Amino acid sequence: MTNDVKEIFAGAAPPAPAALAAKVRTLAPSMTRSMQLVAEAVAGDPAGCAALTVTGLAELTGTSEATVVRTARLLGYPGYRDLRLALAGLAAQQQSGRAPAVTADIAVDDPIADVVAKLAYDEQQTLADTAAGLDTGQLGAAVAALAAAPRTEVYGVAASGLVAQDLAQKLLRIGHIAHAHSDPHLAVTNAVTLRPKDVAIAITHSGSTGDVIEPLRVAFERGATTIAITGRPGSPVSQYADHILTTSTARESELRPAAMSSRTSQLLVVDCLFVGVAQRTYDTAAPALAASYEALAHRHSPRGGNR
Amino acid sequence: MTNDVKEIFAGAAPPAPAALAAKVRTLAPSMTRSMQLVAEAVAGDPAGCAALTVTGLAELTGTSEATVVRTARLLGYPGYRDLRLALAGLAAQQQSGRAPAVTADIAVDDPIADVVAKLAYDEQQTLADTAAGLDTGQLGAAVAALAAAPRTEVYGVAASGLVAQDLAQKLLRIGHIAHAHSDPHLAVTNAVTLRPKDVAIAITHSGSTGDVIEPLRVAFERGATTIAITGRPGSPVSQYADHILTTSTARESELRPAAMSSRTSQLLVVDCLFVGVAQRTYDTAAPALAASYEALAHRHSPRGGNR
DNA sequence: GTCACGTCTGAAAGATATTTTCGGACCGGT
DNA sequence: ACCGGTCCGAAAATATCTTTCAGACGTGAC
Repeated sequence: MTNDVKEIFAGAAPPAPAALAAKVRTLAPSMTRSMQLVAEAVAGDPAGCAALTVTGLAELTGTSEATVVRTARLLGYPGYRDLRLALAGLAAQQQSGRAPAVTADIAVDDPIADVVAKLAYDEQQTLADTAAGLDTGQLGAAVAALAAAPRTEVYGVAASGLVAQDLAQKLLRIGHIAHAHSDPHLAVTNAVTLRPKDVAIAITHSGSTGDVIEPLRVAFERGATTIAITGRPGSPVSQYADHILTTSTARESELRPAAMSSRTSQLLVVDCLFVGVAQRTYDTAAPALAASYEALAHRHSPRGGNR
Repeated sequence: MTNDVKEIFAGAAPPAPAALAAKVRTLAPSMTRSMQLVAEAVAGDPAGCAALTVTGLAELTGTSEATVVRTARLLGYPGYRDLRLALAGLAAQQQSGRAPAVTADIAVDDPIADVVAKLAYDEQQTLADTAAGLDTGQLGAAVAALAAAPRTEVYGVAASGLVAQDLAQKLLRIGHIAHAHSDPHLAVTNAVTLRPKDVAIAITHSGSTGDVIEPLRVAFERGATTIAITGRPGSPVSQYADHILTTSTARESELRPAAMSSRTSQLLVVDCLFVGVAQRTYDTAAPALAASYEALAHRHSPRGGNR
């Protein structure tokens, strides 16, 4: 009786995860000719078969629906529907398996989809590197200094200038007095007015951007607490920094300037500083955040959504 | 009309592989109450839901079959059957290897090391979601428009304003005429001067920031090509956008405002635009990049390194 | 407060897909 | 060639998915 075979395998084989190809090989001898056709098709192209209905697969293999269902049963599934589900899972796994192939550089003729994948991958890598390389001791000290500071000034030019503004914006939102400067002259004149307990932060990837080092030096000499966010811990800027936060440096290429990954890295550091300060000053930070949110509500259409 | 929304999303969303959780978050605001129930169930337990029939899922969520199908459609699938297949794939992926989520929220008393880890993880997640959810067709079209544009204007306020500046800075470095505007009045007066073939880009997470929509509308009416970078594809800003680039929306908490992950997401999109344009205009972009690098060299100390 | 309007929702009808049934085709042994 | 058995596929039966439609609900206007 056919039933014997069915029952034996149904008992021995639960829904079956990914070992489908193996099972097909194992069971092939006990299959009839048409069933082998179906099993072969399924093992050969899981993704493609997952997209087919019973009828479709039957036609593809030149058999009938009944045979397809019988094959599914033999492979240990209650019916074709479940085989199909397993197939979809298998396909997804295979797909994600060959993801790490994106480590290559971005080329001039890469299709746009590759560009997206590579950029995303690189930035993820940068984040992981930065998090791993960040000195939590230095970070903690920096946060403590910020939380206690009456006033904070952030210096950065070009891409780092945007990061500086980002930090200042965030700190302002939790009621901290903070400003960003990208004009070197104004930055220096501003630094002169700093006093002990105030905090000055310099953001520079290379660590040797004179326009940013200069105001930090002035702040340092005025007795303010100074923090450097840089990718080169031993670079000139660190001379004048009480605390040094290191950002990571990713590979760069012609189409992917250094500014890109250093920015990602810097932003993570800046976010950590922000959250740290928000934690330490939670009682004032939380209401301030809520208030700033409220205040901006009317700037958006009454119904933010699209319904 | 409900149909409009449906069609927009159906067009913008291909079968979608693993970015389901992200898509649920992105589209949740545009969903009705019962649809949200379904979406939540699906995002919460892909494996479990994959095992259910339409009727089963309808009962589980206390809704009707019709609603389940509607939700599947909104998420970009032709029907429930396909959603179920995708769910099975997702479940398989989660199962194999990749740890699902350290998704714990950041708490007030988290030690600083945890803050770093959680922020880094969240931002990585945001990047992955954004990359998965980005419509390469729209992106390609946007790149083509940019590459051919005599002039590009970027509008964004607050955190998005920094992203706008980032994009403008980058484009300028490869010899593209681009400017960022965060002053709404100046932005509008600027938009008025745009002409066909010029490109205007609006960056707004909510998609309903009036100060950014207004200049885009003006640009749109002047015949310029308009691009919206937003987390809400169906929001008001998309009315005036020729191309819509969707950023992902991450969970947010009190200590982790939405601005943080939306910024990460927006920056990835902006980087993709930049690299895309650089590819298309390689002959002029490459020398321009090299030249800008040269020009800045003297601004750094003679020996940039750290020894 | 009441009414009109548009949206959301689920029940049931309608369409597809899957499973089962059943009779014929094929194969090897006698 | 005949017989017993297995294998196979067409079509019926069932389950599942999709669409339609009318009532329920909330919202804004008067």
